[in-house]
Amino acid sequence: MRHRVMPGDPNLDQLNTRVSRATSYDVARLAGVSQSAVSRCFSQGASISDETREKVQAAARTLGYSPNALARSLITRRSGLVGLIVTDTTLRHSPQIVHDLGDALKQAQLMPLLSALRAESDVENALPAILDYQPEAIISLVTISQVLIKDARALGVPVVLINRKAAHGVATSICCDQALGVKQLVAGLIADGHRRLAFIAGPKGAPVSEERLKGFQTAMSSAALKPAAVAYSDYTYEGGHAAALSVWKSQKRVDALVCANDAMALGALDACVADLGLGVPGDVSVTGFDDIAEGGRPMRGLTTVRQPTQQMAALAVAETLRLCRSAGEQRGAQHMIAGTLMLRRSSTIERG
Amino acid sequence: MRHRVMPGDPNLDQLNTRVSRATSYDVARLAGVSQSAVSRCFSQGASISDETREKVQAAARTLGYSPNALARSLITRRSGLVGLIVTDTTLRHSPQIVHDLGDALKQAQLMPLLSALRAESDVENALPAILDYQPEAIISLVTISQVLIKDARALGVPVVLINRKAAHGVATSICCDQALGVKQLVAGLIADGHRRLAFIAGPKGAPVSEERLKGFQTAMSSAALKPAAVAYSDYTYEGGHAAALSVWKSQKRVDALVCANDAMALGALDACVADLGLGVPGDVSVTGFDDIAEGGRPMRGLTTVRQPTQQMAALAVAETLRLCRSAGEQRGAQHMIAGTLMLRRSSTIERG
DNA sequence: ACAATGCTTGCAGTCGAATGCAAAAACGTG
DNA sequence: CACGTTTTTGCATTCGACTGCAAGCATTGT
Repeated sequence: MRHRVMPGDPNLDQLNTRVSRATSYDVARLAGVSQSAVSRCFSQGASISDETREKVQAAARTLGYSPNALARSLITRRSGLVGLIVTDTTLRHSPQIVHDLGDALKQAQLMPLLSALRAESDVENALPAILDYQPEAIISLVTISQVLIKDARALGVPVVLINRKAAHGVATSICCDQALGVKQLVAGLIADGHRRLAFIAGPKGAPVSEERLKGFQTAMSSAALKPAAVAYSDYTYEGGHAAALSVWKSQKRVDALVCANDAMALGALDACVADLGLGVPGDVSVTGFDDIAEGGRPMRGLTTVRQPTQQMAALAVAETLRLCRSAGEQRGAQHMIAGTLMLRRSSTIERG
Repeated sequence: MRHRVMPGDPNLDQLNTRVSRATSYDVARLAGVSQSAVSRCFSQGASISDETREKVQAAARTLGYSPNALARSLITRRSGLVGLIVTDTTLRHSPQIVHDLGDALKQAQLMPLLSALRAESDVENALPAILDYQPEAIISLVTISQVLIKDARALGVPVVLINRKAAHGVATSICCDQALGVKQLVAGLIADGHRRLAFIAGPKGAPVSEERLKGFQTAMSSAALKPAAVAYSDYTYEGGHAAALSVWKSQKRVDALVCANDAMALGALDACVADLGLGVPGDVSVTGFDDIAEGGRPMRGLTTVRQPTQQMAALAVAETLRLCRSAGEQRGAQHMIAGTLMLRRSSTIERG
């Protein structure tokens, strides 16, 4: 017996035509076939004659029918959903990758279930809520603790991290080679005659900033130089501005400011030019990371590193699909993709 | 009979502990109660004794059980999902509102199902895919044709538009008052002695740009002035730059450039200062709209209008909830929220 | 002690679509 | 035309959780 509000139901005025959606049974009845036939008509490569297919399609069209993805997911055990976890930092500083991921997922016929966190630690609350929806995978631009990753994997949900590393191949990870990018910048600066380089980092413990700092340090030590200073800041323009001033106050001479991201680099650049009266790149070179639009303005000309977001997104989704197909037996690969140096006026680095 | 791969299954090596997730039946068996009891334990305000609740919770914890949201949605007819439709323009120029919406939805216990479009017209393909997942509502920052909105409503899915208007109360709509913001800017400029104002618009037909242009036009005509020029561009920095140059070339004198967004305003500003050697605001005032971070830099000081994104997001979600509760009988309200003038150095407008 | 009342509990049916199986239809061949 | 093959079709069951109903149990009042 089917319980549905039919047209003409007294307790419902005629404002909206239908209250509950048409089901495969409704379509079947109208087309004069069985429910199975309707189901087969909508599932790729099922055995169905052209004649019935057309009858079903016609009926479906008149009823405005489309299969209920929830019911389908329940029986097929494939939801077509992918949890996408980001922070407002991601959204603010690299919206591009979110969009590229959306694109790549769409091509793979997957729907992103978005979780936009205020702080990275919120993932602990957000992840279970996502997992309840039986996603086929999680793509995260946020650090996820090993325990949580294992929880997800125990439920058969693989995790793909972007710009975050996972210990011991627990999860697949796709990173822009942060350290390499900074190393290349530093090498360029040194080749260019700079010797007193300072680094302006993001918040202490921010994974990406730490990677970039590490790149700075190894590049310096492999050139037998000591960092002129390392200042921690907060990824913002204002923070970069303040950090540059404080570096200048404490140290006598600095001939290059290597910054962990573009926003801070721009703040530092303005501090040098406007507050300290220095010439850039004459007195000091400034470099950033990310290649945000603002740094690329002709007025700005910030030397930086661009992350290959589209490539990263495509790879992330490809890996996601691979993991879904192979039912969670994978060990979790680590991918590193080099960024592209964007050499501009804020430094005197020249293409080698 | 339950068909599950049990531990010890020969065709599966012992890499991962469990393949299929624990169900309420599994928990019931372990706790020695019925499946209904497990269900009741997880549904708010159901009749269950403390004793059974604890037994169930213990069993659930050891099995890592959490109710399957898909199965729950199927029977309760409430998916807890909300379709969120944006474009890359949104993501690039106002990521803030996406984040604010995510926040507001989380508070309302709703999950955003994200659709990030390349072009506004892609919504035609994207919407049906979203509707298959039985969302409780659609929140769109993209224009949706009346036909599509009616399709959604016929399926019982209300639509809430943000910064887009819907004809005849077909959908609820929440807009920052674009026209008002520009009118205030123009009024300020005129009060300040400007008489030859030009407008740099976004792409022809872009809804938000058209609203802002309309505000410009009415403000001008109510001051008995004629626009010195109206140039269409593409919302980008480069476009604004080019448009400013072309306005300058064609017209003799312009004393204010009112731009449809901040990116173009910054391009125009740089064109004036760097290419045309004009003083801003001495020779010409420049204004934008949106209040992006770049315009707020002390170096920049762009006069603009800030959209109250958090308030808009909160209202959008509140309206969404109202529509969900009332089972689609609403007519669709129109909300207008005024933005905040950010008066900075690029104009000589002073707080009235 | 018995009936009336209120909680808890389990049973069984339900949401909507997919699918193994066997029956039925269509097809091909001799 | 009969028979074996292949394709189509429908039946019935399944996915996992929710819920109306009635039975079970405990509590209370008289």
